[in-house]
Amino acid sequence: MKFSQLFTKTSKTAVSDADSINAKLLTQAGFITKQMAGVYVFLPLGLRVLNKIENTIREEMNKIGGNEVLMPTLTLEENYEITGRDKTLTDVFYRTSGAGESKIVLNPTHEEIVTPLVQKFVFSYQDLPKSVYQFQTKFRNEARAKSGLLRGREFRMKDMYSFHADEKDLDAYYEEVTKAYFRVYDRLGLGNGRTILTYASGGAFSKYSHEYQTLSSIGEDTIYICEKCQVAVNKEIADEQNVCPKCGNKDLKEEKAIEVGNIFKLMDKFTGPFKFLYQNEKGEQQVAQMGCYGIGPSRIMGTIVEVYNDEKGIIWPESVAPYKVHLMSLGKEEESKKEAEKIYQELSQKNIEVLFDDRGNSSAGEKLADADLIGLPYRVVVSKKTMEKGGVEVKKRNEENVEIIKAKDLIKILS
RNA sequence: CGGGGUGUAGCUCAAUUGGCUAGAGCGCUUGGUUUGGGACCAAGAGGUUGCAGGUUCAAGUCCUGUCACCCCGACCA
Repeated sequence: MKFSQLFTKTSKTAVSDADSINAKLLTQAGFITKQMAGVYVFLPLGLRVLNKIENTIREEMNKIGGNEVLMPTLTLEENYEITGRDKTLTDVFYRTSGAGESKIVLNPTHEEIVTPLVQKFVFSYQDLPKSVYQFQTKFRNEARAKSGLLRGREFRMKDMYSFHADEKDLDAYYEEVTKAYFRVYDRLGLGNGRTILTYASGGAFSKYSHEYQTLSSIGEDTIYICEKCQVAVNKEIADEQNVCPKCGNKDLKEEKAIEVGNIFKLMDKFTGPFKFLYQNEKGEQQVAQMGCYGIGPSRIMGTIVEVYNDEKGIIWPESVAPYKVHLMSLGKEEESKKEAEKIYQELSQKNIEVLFDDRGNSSAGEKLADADLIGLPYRVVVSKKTMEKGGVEVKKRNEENVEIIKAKDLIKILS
């Protein structure tokens, strides 16, 4: 991608209503722009990041047998009357209406849609287990949207739902998902102890649910970490005597964290009301058991920026960076411009993702500052200076040192 | 949803006790000079001061209402 083709711009000043590092930097660098409180446009750079996050999650869900679907945004409120959640979710609903008297809601979650959906195809124990997921835009009328992408009113969510013959089978799959989620966070740069499996409220049907909490001072949640087990307990369920649910350790460390995932054993909470029955080996009707597993890709994007930034801008992990390489030429010399253009063509042909700052009228300082702000993993500079030294300059965004290498060795280094 | 704060150019902000044609920086346009850390000179374009009503000779400034945004709290399936 050439910089000159991007319709967005970076900004020297941050917008005044940015309330967090992620809102400030993502807006200033041209990844997102706010449309209203808690509602953002994903601009070209931001959409690439979001897509990379979603594709990473998609790959891991597919590995554990997930069926990807796309459920609707609009649903008749009567679906929620079946489970009684038309009452409990009433504050978060955005309501609208269709032709005639129909009452329609924009789905804040999809248990009431996926349960009757899977029920249409599953009749026997031989059809179980099954796992279904989607990426969807969720709508929740939050009383107070805040912290940029961390708490929006319209946001992206991967929600997966699994259906099982019995609790034992659900437990086994739940374990598999637990591991898959850790693989997701590792790949997105939120692993290595940055994200902690946290015991949280399980509702009426199981003792605990599990949250994935990424340590960050901006986080809304308070968790108590057992450093021996590398698990935590959420303050919302911790009594005065915080103990590790795994080993009984009472010496727990208090931290703030962002909830980046939540998995639940729902048991028959939804399959019951929808009468999702299957026939077992003996020909008896049984209620299917259900689990649900959520990750918010847009919130993850905000979280990554909260974790990876410095005073100059964002520092994207390679796996989610919109492009791998930020290429530019400095100075007015035609040779460096031509060389940069040539490198751009070569890298593009090798499918190395490169953002080429080809702006002719921008100063060196402006280009370098923009590269730091946007935060791609590699910066490649071509100038008279580098060409005299026989090559191009390569610098990693997360390192200070620069090195001059021969242009022909670039592909090797960047592949 | 309760309490508080703020709305002035695309962005960041000025504008004395109400007083003249609402200004500056950034960005944008044109011309020229520049080019390794957000260059410089010159000339320009850009405003229903959130919106509606009121007080006044006179309102960006005061009053009422309303909308939006931000903060604290509550809420967070």
